[in-house]
Amino acid sequence: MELETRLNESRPATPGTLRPGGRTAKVRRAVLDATLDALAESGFHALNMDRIAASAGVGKTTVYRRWTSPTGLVGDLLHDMAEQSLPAADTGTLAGDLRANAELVRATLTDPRMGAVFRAVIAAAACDEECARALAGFYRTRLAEWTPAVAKGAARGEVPAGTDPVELLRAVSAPLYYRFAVTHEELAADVAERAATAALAAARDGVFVRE
Amino acid sequence: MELETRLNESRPATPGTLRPGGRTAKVRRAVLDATLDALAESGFHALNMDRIAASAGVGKTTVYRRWTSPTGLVGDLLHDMAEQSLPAADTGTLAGDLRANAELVRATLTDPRMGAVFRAVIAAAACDEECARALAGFYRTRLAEWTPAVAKGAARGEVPAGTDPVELLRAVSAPLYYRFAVTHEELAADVAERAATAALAAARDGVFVRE
DNA sequence: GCGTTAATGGAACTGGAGACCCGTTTGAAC
DNA sequence: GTTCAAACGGGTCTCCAGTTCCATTAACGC
Repeated sequence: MELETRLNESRPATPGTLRPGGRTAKVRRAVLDATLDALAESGFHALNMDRIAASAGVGKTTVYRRWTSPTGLVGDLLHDMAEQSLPAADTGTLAGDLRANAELVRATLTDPRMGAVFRAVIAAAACDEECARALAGFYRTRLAEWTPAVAKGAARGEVPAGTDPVELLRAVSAPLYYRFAVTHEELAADVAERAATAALAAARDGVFVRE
Repeated sequence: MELETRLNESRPATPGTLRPGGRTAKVRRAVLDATLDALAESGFHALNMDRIAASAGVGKTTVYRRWTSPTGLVGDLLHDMAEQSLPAADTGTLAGDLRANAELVRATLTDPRMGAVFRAVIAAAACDEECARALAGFYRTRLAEWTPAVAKGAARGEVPAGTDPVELLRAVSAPLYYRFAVTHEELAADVAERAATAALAAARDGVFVRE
């Protein structure tokens, strides 16, 4: 849905945009599912258009026509993933919410299947500009779901008024993603714990207050 | 040097290990330089063994034989980069040193050439295990150069005794790399500033004290 | 210097990724 | 339910990444 409008804007006649009914939608679903499976199993470098077409039960011509490249597939997958939002926690305290957020991120990246997908997606984003934009969009929507928690915490006086919610949430995620994508370290539970605590400590000091 | 020993351990007769004199070394230098150029110009996904061989003025058979794959090239490049260490700053205060460190990271990632290389390297590490290990090793040596700054700061009482230096340094780098690799945001100077300040605030609170 | 052989490099071969053509299916409008 | 074009899909072709083979070059030990 989101994708169709977006593509309509850029190119007048991209396949899959004018007749999104029945078959076309089913094809997209099958292809994106197959892409997710392939990424989870063997990573981005092994992503192969022919194999995707085969395992999705779709003609390979169709895959090439609608997605052109592996990064195109990943980009569309990200648009799809951004639509399926999961709600933020509400533990009553900002400290608790941030800990829940950090633990959610950790659980996602630690999960064998999801971890592989995110690794692949990060690789794809590093290779392709369009893909990078899609990934950025994905995180924008994800973080947006958690901003109310910070706002409530600020209202309760747990962090200074004027604290930038997104900045604080980024500070929570950053250490986890840094280890995951850059240094490839183990993500133990205490890492998430510390990420949340450190971010909150900095926030209390007013580091994330918008000037 | 480091590489030769490493390879000698695993395989008894890997090309380039038994006669590392003159030509072999020159070939490696030329190939790694060409790889760096290629990554800076067009990124990891466009890394092409044939083109590397051509622009290095080396037979493509040699490149395939000694490095096998694009990730092999990047892996060796990382070993090479880890050897060229640059010394840490010493501003007199931990706050100053951390700010210098954050700014150094920011400058590196922002530089058009180096930024592209790091992006490529992160992508390669996400695709290949051996490459990931090489990247982890690179950062281990880099962070090790800055640990004395933290130790000195702790001795001066700027952070609690027992503060884990590496943990603190990771906290400084994390927000920068997170934006760089995951959300692909602009890295303005104030981001580095805030990364250093936030990490120090958390450290002062004792978040990074080893239990 | 001289011989040995590790390492390089040119050339020819192969397989599979990706492009193209064109007939078939099917969603949308009436 | 009929029509029309959008989207799909099978088959084929092309090109290039990656391999193999063998001749040539030049390190290393004497």
